[in-house]
Amino acid sequence: MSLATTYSPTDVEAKWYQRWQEQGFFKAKPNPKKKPYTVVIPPPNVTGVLHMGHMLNNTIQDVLVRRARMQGKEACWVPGTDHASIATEAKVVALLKEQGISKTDLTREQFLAHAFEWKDKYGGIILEQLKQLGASCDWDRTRFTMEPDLTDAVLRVFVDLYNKGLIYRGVRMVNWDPEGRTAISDEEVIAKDVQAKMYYLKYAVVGQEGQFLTVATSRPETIMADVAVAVNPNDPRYAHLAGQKVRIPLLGREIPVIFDEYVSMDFGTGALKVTPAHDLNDYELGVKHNLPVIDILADNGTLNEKAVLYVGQDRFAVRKQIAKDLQEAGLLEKIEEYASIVQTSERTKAVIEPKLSLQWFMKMEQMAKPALDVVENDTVKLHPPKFKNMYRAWMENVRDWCISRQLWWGQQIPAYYLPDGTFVVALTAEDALQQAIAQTGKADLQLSDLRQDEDVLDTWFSSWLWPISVFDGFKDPDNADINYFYPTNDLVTGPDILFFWVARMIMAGLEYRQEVPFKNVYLTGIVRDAQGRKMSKQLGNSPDPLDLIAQYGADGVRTGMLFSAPAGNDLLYDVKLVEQGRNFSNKLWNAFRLVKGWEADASLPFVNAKPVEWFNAKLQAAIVEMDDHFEKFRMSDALMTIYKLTWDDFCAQYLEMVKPAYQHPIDAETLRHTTAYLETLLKLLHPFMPFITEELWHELAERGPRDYVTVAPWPRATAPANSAETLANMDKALAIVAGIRTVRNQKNLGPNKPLTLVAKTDEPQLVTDYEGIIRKLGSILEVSFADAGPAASVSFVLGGSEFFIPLEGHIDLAAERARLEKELEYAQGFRDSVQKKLGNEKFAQNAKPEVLEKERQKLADAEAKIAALEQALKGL
RNA sequence: GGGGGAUUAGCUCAGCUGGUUCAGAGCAUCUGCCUUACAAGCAGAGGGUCGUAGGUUCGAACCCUACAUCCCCCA
Repeated sequence: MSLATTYSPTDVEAKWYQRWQEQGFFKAKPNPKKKPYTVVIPPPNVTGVLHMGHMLNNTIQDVLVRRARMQGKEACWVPGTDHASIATEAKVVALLKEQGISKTDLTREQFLAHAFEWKDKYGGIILEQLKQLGASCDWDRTRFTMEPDLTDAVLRVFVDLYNKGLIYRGVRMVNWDPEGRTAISDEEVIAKDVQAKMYYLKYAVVGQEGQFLTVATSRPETIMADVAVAVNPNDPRYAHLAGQKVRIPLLGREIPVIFDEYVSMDFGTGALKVTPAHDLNDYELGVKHNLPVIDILADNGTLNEKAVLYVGQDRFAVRKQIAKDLQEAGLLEKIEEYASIVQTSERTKAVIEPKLSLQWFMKMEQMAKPALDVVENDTVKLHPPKFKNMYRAWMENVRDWCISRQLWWGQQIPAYYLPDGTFVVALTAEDALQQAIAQTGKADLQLSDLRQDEDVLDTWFSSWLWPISVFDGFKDPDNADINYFYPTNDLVTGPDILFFWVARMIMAGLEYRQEVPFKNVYLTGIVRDAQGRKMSKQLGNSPDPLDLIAQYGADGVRTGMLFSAPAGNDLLYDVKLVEQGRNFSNKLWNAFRLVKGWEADASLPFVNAKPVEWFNAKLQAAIVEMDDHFEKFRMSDALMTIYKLTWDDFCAQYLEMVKPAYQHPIDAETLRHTTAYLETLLKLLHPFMPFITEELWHELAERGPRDYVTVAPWPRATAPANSAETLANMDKALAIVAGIRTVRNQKNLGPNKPLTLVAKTDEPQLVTDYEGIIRKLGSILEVSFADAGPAASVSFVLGGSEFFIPLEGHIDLAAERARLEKELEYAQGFRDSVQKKLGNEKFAQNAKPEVLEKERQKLADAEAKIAALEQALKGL
């Protein structure tokens, strides 16, 4: 045989991916004769590179899509990338900085030119990497969230929602990212636990020399923005301060003491400094008590001139310095350690500052309601369903979405300001002008009089339209693609963007198509390392996916990831998993080598009816099981089913049963069945291991020009007659084989030392029927029947039957007796417990008849076994 | 602080409405094998009082209560 004993994936994989593309197997177009099956990719960042999370996520999508394709559906997997406004802009800014260019030196147009140049050069690498994984996307449909058509969709939606009154502009407290110098939405903020300090500051009471009011704060650098100190009206400690003023330490400005039940008496000193510009709660308190707002922070997190002190210094530097200065001034009572949380930016990791600013918002309440309903009533199913609770909690407490970002990389907000300070919202500048003229009555307004809003929209404001916009459903709401492919079927993504993205897509789908965007949402876990740590650059614990593919093959990596990836559970990645995947490829390869090497001889009789019938029963049961697992999105279990069928049932059992002696031909019918089985296995394995199955598909037989396993029909289960009996009988036969092998192991006989078997059984027909298999797999020369075992022999009991292997010189009577006695004791104990159960009147009254019947059967079986064991002991 | 989930073999997990020979899988472990498809392999074996304590029931890994530990989301 010339085929190598180990499978080498590298050449094979590149070859088949190219052929598939040449054949156009991944291209989808509306086809009324077929059912559509649609998946839209969660678009990765355009500048991203493939990491382990993508590998898992896209493997799952590919498995679903490939299976659907084989099931004869018009499978459409739409790929694409996301412009990721804040992340990409940050990268471009950093890159320009390296070249000595500052963003502030550039115009918007110049900056965008740089950004696009960079995007064209490095963008989309990730899509090429997905091809190496085997992803069967329709690449002709590749979209980008900032391309003209998708931008058009974004602008249309903005204008529409504005006209419906769902988008508004207003001053609100927003999350300000001083690093990205932009507002971000609540969902982009991540709370982190930190060990912080609590500073106790002394505010002098005006007009009462030597009297101080002590205020505890974790942010002493904001005292310059204080406008009041608040205490609880029920707090006797401070009742005397009614109508008094206190002086801000260092600064000396006088501020009132106010009373509000909001203040907690047991936190800190019970006195709270009120800083409306830099804390949401303080802001609300300020509004209630009609207090001014003093904003002392600049956009980059330094103090501005309103602070008076420390102007131009960073807030954290000021915190350290002011503590020192307060100490020296005698105005710092003490500092305490204190466990706190800080809000950080999901993208830049910078500490967020609450900041009052003028931003655009989208009202969420009205849209959230129907989007919650469809999940509650399972129109959209979440897998696993535990995420339903999380989803509900979020949707019931949803807040308005801040959609404006102070960035350049993104869709510029289509709002146009007029000289009089009012604005209009329109799809184009020309439309805006018309509106402006109509609104003001000034016919002489020019385009140059209008100034477009400088801000761009949140990236998610384009992603939330993705399932519709990739099919041009906004520009052309009745086109053939959208009508056919929408709603999509399954969405595969991480739970971290359930609200960012999934919930909002549902809202957009219901708003613009009156239909949910997908029926199932499969939420993957996070890929962690073997110790359960997140993959991170600092730890260096994240393998390079492309290295893995090169080393283990894409098939090996794909199956490796899926071996341990139940939905919603984190996957603890271990190289052993990928090795297991690679080993499985190799197992399959060798099974193929064996079958391929057989010569058929048509003159030989068909001797393998039993194995052929048995494996068919196994195969059909496995197909049913796999379909069920797929139905429930249990991908790991579906893989495990076909893994065990292939490895254990096909290779370890079936092939060993039918394998002819070395260099002997095989009968033609057995070969025909075996080849057909192998083909079916290749089909069932294909979604998981597309490359090796395609390779073997073509190696196994001459194929027509379009005959690929990629488009082969998915096997349909047909229940064979007498399937249960076939399986049960073979189980008995294999138990006899296992008994023989156990004896070989115990007695240290090699696997090939010829032995004979004597059966004392009430099922002689079964033993006769399966004698060939028992002889072959057990290396048994001869099987005979007797009422008693030969003197010098080892025996084992199965059910009510006893089997003897004559072994002169290997018998240790005492040990045999001990072993049998132990078995007998166990069987008796079991029989007693069943008897007791059956003897219980209440059990007999309450148990269902089938349960009772089963218990009686158990008792009968146990008694037969006990009898056989007692006989065996007597025979010793 | 509010809400949710989890706790089953060394590890990762199944175990559907309580009852299939006193709880299963994969991996790992141990023993023996280079047996002519495959040592990336073959054959066999061991390993769990189902987090703890109560309760309901003829019967509990599964239902109820409390406690403990861990994780996630929100504040």
